[in-house]
Amino acid sequence: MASTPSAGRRRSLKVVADAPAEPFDPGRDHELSCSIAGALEIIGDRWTILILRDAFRGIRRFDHFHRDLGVARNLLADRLAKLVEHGILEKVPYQERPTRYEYRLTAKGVDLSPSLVALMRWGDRWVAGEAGPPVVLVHDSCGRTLDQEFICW
Amino acid sequence: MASTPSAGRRRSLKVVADAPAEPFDPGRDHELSCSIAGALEIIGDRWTILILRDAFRGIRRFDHFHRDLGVARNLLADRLAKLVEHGILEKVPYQERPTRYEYRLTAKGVDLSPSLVALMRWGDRWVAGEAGPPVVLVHDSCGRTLDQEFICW
DNA sequence: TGAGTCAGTTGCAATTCCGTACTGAGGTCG
DNA sequence: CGACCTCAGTACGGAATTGCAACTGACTCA
Repeated sequence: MASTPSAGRRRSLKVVADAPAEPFDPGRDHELSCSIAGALEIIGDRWTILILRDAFRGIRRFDHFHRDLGVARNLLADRLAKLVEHGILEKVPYQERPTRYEYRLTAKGVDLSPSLVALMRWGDRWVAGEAGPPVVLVHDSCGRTLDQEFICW
Repeated sequence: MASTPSAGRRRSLKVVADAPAEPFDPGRDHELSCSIAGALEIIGDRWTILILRDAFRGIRRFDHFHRDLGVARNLLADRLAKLVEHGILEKVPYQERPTRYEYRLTAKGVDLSPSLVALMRWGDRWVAGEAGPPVVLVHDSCGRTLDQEFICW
């Protein structure tokens, strides 16, 4: 599986799935990765992650989400409300009469960026068409490309 | 949002959502993050990611997935078939008469680990109950805890 | 022979999703 | 003033997905 241990801190993560046999013990460590289940309970449906992707791209208004995603309006309203309820987005008024709100990422929402980026990078590597990755992360302060890795201090 | 720019290579990622105004131009860069949409098309349903989580935990057999997740058997069969079809899992015979197969992660599947880890870490930080993160990554070769960050070479 | 294991498949009810249409508050043009 | 437009949702019925329970089938073990 590749590895090519490039410079510095990069290391391969041992994957449990490569371990031998192992008898199944239901409930053994059922809690093991339940943070994943917890996260999926909030963002694990067909549209929510796409909505967040758009939020990271700077989209903030109901109609913009709607036009960009083509999602049904009732679903969009529902998903946005759930994201607000979970503190991932917040409603901020941007005009009066009629009061209109836009949806902005909170700290909790912004903190989802590594997940989105990881997903995007996987998509780039394995499902993207030709012509290379559609997006390259650029380091804000030095202009070079950013990478995402496991690191060991 | 915290940040505490700890040692070395860690940097904050500029989040587009903090940029000013920006008129909406539908289709502007509709391709922008479509690797995410592509990835979600494959793994973006309620069960698939949980199945993969279990796969990373070492689960390989149909009944083990079924018992651990409580997912309906028909859905499990369907999701496993789709994962095999997309080359994320592969069926490997582990006995003859009757020939039984187990589902193992391929390279493409293993490469999803950063996404799973990012999701788990977000869940740890924001939705985990008390008592801290249920899982800590440990570096296989040195025993210290692993981290996942954006790095700039 | 009879019970148990493992990997599914089938059928049906319940849930959720989606598209279209509608509401409602307020602007803008002539 | 009145017709039309924008924006942010609601309401509703049909379509797709899900969940549950039961069934098949190939084999093993006692």
